[in-house]
Amino acid sequence: MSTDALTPDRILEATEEVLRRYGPAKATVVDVARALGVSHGSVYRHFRTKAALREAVTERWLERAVRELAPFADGPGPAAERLTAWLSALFAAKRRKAGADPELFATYMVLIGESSRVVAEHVDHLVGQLARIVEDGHRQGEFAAPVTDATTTARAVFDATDRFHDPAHVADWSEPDIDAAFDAVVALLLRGLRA
Amino acid sequence: MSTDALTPDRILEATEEVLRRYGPAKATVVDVARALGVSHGSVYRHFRTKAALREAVTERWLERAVRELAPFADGPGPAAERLTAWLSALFAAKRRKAGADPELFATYMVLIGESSRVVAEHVDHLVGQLARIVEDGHRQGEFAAPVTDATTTARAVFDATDRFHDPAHVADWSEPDIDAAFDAVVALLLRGLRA
DNA sequence: CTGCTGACAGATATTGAAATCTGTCAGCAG
DNA sequence: CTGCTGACAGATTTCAATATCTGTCAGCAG
Repeated sequence: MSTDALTPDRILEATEEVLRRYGPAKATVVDVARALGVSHGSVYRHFRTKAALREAVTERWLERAVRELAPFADGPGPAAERLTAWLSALFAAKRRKAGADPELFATYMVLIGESSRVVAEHVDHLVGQLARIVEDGHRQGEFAAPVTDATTTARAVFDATDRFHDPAHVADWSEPDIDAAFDAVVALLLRGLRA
Repeated sequence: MSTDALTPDRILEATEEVLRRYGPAKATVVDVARALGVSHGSVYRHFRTKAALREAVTERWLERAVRELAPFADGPGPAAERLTAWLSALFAAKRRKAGADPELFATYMVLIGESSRVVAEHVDHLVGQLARIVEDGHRQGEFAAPVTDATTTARAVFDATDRFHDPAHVADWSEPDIDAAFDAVVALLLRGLRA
């Protein structure tokens, strides 16, 4: 295994594994190097700081999440249905990840708190996907004439559903009424878009 | 000062002062007793545990916040304007408190995290105020015929504006675009209500 | 009798010395 | 020449001894 060249990708893989095993507080660069069978100096050859390494891991993770959602944004069908499906998929994915492995989810919550730049870009990507749906809705006459540009509207939809995708609200996602609350918010937003 | 009878109110006052001075991590029951010039055993005569004492402080603080908003819920005028005014007042009050004394705000964020029951009741009160506005809107024909009961709709409005009143998002409130984001969400919600 | 005190046991927090980690770099191996 | 190593300085974390706090209660003062 350690006969292969030491690439950024191999380091990121090892870093994810170390984070999964030890958590964000205990995971060290030395651990990552040990997992790869190299000295920690070699890791610093590919990532200037520990923060940069963790940021890269976060970026990869968020990119995967964005890719999972793309089909819902670009698929066929009426914009309202795609919007509902996209928001539901986002909510479901977050809940699934939080529920399946709470410790790993908590780990990524810590990483997310560390790299605001990467998170802001991630949010921009998601809002971009939403904006494509909103634009289609306008074009097909399904949504009322735009009162602002699609990105602003998309951002409003994203903000309004914050409670259902922001990891800060993870504790709320296991409450019994949460699905009803989600449906009520989405219904209200759709009425606003169609108005 | 210490010749007066030791009442729950005096203890709460002293506890707020101690919390303000030392913060939530360092404030002890012994500190509160010292501020009152009594032994800490006397404090336990009025509050069974330290948690109960802190919860009572939180409750008082949240009650004050609810009272500040009541005029906007019960005032005259069109429901849409009252709704906007109420939401703006809530957002403005939160931002003002967070900005004026970040440490005290952080203190109350910690307390809020400790007493979920009290917070749930607080949210119910706020949603109740919103529901009164929504009901008026329906009655006056300003809002479309109700699709669910007013409380559900009010809760959806509250949830959708979460980013602008939940202390978890305090860091966002100083971003330059936050007012535009708030206006966009409120506008979208109002269109949904009128639809 | 009523309300407060202060000592106490167990739980929690603080502290500072020792261990570990981060980030650098001179030098070695292939 | 290229990529890796391992020793190093300063920063951060750990750990266990020490101190403080929480919650109780027998007893005292008015």
